[in-house]
Amino acid sequence: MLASTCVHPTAKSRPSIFHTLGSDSGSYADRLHQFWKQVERFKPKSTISDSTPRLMAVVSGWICEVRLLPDGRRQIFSFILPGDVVATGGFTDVGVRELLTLTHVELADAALMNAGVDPALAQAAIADAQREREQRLLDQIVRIGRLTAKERVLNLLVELHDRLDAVGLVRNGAFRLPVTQELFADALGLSVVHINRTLQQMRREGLVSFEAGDIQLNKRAALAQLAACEVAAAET
Amino acid sequence: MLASTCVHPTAKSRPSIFHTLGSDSGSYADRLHQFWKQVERFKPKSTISDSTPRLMAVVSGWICEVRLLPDGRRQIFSFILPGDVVATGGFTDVGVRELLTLTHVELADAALMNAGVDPALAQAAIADAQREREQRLLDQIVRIGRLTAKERVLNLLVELHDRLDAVGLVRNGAFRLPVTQELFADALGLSVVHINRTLQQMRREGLVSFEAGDIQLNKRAALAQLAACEVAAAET
DNA sequence: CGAGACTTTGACCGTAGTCAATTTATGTGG
DNA sequence: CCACATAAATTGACTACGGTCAAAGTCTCG
Repeated sequence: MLASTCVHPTAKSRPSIFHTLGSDSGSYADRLHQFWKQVERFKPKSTISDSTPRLMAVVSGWICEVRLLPDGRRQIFSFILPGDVVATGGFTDVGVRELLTLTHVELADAALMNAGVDPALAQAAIADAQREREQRLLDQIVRIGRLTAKERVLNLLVELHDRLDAVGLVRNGAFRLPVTQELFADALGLSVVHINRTLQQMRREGLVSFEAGDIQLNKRAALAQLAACEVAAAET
Repeated sequence: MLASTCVHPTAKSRPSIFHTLGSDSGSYADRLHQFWKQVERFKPKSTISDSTPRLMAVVSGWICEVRLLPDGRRQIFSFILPGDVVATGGFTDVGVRELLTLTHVELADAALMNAGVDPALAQAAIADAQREREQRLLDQIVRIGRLTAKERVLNLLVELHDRLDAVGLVRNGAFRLPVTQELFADALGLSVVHINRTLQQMRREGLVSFEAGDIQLNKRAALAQLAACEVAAAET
């Protein structure tokens, strides 16, 4: 029911990325070319392990941060979407946190993207990203710590919707969700079976609809459910 | 069963703090005096709300980061112990994250503490603290996302033990735990009742013992249980 | 000593997990 | 383009971990 195919964003879907490209030096075409030449690409279901810790910006595709327990249990910390900045390397090899691609992924060195930008600004952007990331981790803790199964699913879907919306990846309230129900289960601390039943129920209640691998959040009635949480703004 | 009284650390209990005081300028007594004059004190069960965001070092006492849901549910993100650095203000007022003192608490401006220290070093120390904090948030996610009740309790107790041990607050494997079972429940995403039953069971099994408000982890047999997690090093 | 906070216990309930089988994509090679 | 192999989604039957409710017992402290 949830799509498992890969995101293949069109040019239109990367506005936030290019906004961060400075516009003051060299021809735009030159810089664009330079940029695309240095983009790193990953296949779906591959692990991103960078020996040298770097800050990378996600140009396209989905990644998730995951930890595998010795007995096979798995916990997903967060989903990383186009426009996000992610720190590769460092952690990765300790078996503490892995970066797992869910689709084809394109990464660009964040430093490169900030070339020509006021260093102070770049610094501020990084700091901002860090703060948002922390905020998301806290949300995740509340989600799995204090919300019911249904609330968890809705809450996460709303978060993903809003984040994708911010980078223009939502069309008519629908977005591509390259996440299997098993992944969802591991993100929300639930079992696949229960995720499935919860989704079915939500579909029957008209809260969400599925279509050709896309998911759509209907009404912000969903948000009522989520009043339990702190989701404040956002519209559909 | 868990202690509810306040920690009142002796001078001996603050080694890590003073290590960060530079030792190259002014008389030590002067600096010490200066330092203590600017320490901010908080009562137990008070909220630390700083209008101006600052990095503060915990000199003594316990704090927890908490979020309150509209319907009364509560989630504790982390416990902040002596020697830790915490960012006050900023978040605090949004209702997104509160800093709640569990005991009498003494805070010192981290900037002040780093006076006379190589700025680069200070910077590195902050970065380190950030990384550790993030690591702890990830551990917390795994805990409430994928561990059983018993595992959660043991895992958190081991984390607290090891962190307190690192700053010299563990004596003979025992440490003061100024956390009510209700707080514990809210940290681990469980109910008070179940926390109580789990603790009792662990006591009966000889994994932990309680004495005069202190808790003691017996054997690292506990760790066997925790193999499920990533707790690697540490000894008793 | 009394009030309030915290802990403990029992009885019962329900959300979510487990196991296992079936159905439905998705994808690959011939 | 079809047959088969594999991954993913679905469903049912049953279980159990942990929650809820309510009452009683302890501890602290003014």
